[in-house]
Amino acid sequence: MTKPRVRNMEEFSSFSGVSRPTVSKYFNDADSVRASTRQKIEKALEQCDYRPNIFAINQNRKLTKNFGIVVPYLADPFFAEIARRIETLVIAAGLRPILLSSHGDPELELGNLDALRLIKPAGVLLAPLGRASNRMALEAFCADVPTVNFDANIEGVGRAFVGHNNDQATEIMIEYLLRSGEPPVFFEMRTPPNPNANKRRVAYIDTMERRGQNPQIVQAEGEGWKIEEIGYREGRRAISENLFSTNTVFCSNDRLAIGFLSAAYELGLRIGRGDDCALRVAGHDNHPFSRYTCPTLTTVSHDYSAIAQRSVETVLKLIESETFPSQRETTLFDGELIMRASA
Amino acid sequence: MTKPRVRNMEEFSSFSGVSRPTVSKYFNDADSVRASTRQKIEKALEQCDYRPNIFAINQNRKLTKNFGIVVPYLADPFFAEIARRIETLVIAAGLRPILLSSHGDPELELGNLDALRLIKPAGVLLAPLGRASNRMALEAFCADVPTVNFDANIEGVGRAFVGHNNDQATEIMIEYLLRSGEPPVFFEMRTPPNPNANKRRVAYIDTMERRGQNPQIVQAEGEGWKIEEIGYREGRRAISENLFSTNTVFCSNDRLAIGFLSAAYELGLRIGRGDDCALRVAGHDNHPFSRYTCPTLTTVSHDYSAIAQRSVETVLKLIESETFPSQRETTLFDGELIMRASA
DNA sequence: GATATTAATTTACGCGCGTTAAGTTAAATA
DNA sequence: TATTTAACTTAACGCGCGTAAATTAATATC
Repeated sequence: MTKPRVRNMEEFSSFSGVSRPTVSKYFNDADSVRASTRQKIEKALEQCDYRPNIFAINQNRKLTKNFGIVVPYLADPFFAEIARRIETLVIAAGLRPILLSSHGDPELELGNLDALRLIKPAGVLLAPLGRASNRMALEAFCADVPTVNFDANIEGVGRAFVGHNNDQATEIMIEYLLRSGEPPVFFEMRTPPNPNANKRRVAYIDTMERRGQNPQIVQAEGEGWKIEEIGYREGRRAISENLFSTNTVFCSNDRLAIGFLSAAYELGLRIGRGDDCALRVAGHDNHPFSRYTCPTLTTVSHDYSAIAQRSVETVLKLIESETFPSQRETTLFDGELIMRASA
Repeated sequence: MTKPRVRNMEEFSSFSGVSRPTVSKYFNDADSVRASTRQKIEKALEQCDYRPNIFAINQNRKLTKNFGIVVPYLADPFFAEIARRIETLVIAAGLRPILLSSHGDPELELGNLDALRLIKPAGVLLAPLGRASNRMALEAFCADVPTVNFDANIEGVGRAFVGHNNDQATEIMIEYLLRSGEPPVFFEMRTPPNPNANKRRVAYIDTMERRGQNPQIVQAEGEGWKIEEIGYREGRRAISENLFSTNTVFCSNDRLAIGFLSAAYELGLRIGRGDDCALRVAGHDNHPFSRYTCPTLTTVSHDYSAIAQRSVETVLKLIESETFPSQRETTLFDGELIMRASA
């Protein structure tokens, strides 16, 4: 009971008793053929497990079913998590996701886009590196391929942007911190790789001033994506040098906060809301690990699923319409305060 | 100064003044043509940025330059990290890595292999889910595609296995714990998704008995890949119910330990070597986050780079030789004790 | 049951490149 | 310079499928 070898659509055609063009039609859209012939094909399919050659298909279609997902750093669980959700949605839409990480390297980012260009993707979701990105090259790519920019907004890149509302998210955290204790000092990287950080700094300053507070910023030195390490090292330094003028630290992102918590622990500082605590620490992102820090990290969550969903929807619309949108639309999703033990 | 459009190799041939077969030869191996013609081609290449159609290439070559990397769960930084290293090596070898995550789902694992089959990869590096994997299907895949199994060893899957020496690694940790304090109790999942866990349990029992110690195991309930959560919930329960007969806990892996540390912290237990500490906790894997836990986690490291390197080397050899190796070779790399603050 | 629709078939070409065979030119060797 | 050898050119076929035009067969409508 060995299944017969069917090498190509020609052979499958004669095997199934359905002409090749009809078979081809079936594989492009199973509903485009009469129910009776569809049954014939599917019965034959069970008996010989033929599958069309994907290279031949892609060569002849103007549009492939490939779908590119580019993230700046996949070893960051934040991106791994959002990529996972996007992948699932893309598969559900009948497309083939190709997940690429730039590993923090702008050259690799361009290499990834180059590789994508070769496989003529129907669409691309691009979370750029940010500051380090070659903006011109990204724009050139987006002009050729229907691309939606997500996570890190680079003006002019992609035909739409979907991301996190840093302003609102920063504000709700500051409001919470203000009404529950001393005003927060902002802890961030001096040269953050990701543009969200800049938005957050501005939002911090704005919100504090609107509340009649004096914004205070402590900046960490260090480049690149080893953010926990920077948070640890520079957090340790900042604590030792007594740079925080209040007992409340609002970290620009959770990875920085994770490093900071580690430093504080090592220095014997108790973190949390209690009277016996030396510091309150808050983060931003609701990083997958933020619920397992010690203490658990109070933070602002991204609306992961909404961002993933809307990103995918937006590209899909773009693909269907085949038109270049007259203006680049920006969609931001509000963050949600995640109350835990650290602040 | 707009570059002329060159749509295919035919056009590039006449543009460059080199015949199409020679151009084809060049793109397969730039060194296979005479230096003078190579220069002619590369000069033309600078003036028109032509690139061969990858679909047409792959359709006609028996072997593509595609290279599959399948991991069980990419949102786990451990796999993200090792995948990152493998990707880099694969690119350096002139192949195109396709990174796929099974997201903990055995059906998706099969789907990934199915997708890989379609793109006729030159080779595949497969880290299977383990217990949940459809072993028969994996074996069938490996019979068709040169595959090397890594991380989680499934007998019969792949033509070689490259992984971590769980026996040795478990032993050095136990030795350290024995000579520095009370004997370790082993904390693990009752039904771990990954076969390494079983190896570690056996190694724990063996080593303890050889040392004249009484092995003691505390098992956590719970299924799947939300390992920190299981470590937290079940760790909390185990501590509350006083299940640990000594003050030393050896967790089966770092993710479990991360959850456990979080539970211990919440219960007010001080962790570490000091006299004022209630518990010592050790992990296994040197998870990227293990150096930022509170306290930092004493663990056993995988030799990430050696495993990545040898895995890639082994597949490449397999690809070159084109022969089915007579027997499945297993290569294990020793772990290294990473002394930190938790034990 | 005759007519109008709709779907399937036959035939044929094209996609862009791998590859081979025969003939030609250039470089290397003597 | 003649000869060998290596590299190139020309010509042509094949890969597996998309797709279009013309024809034929199967359903739907009245």
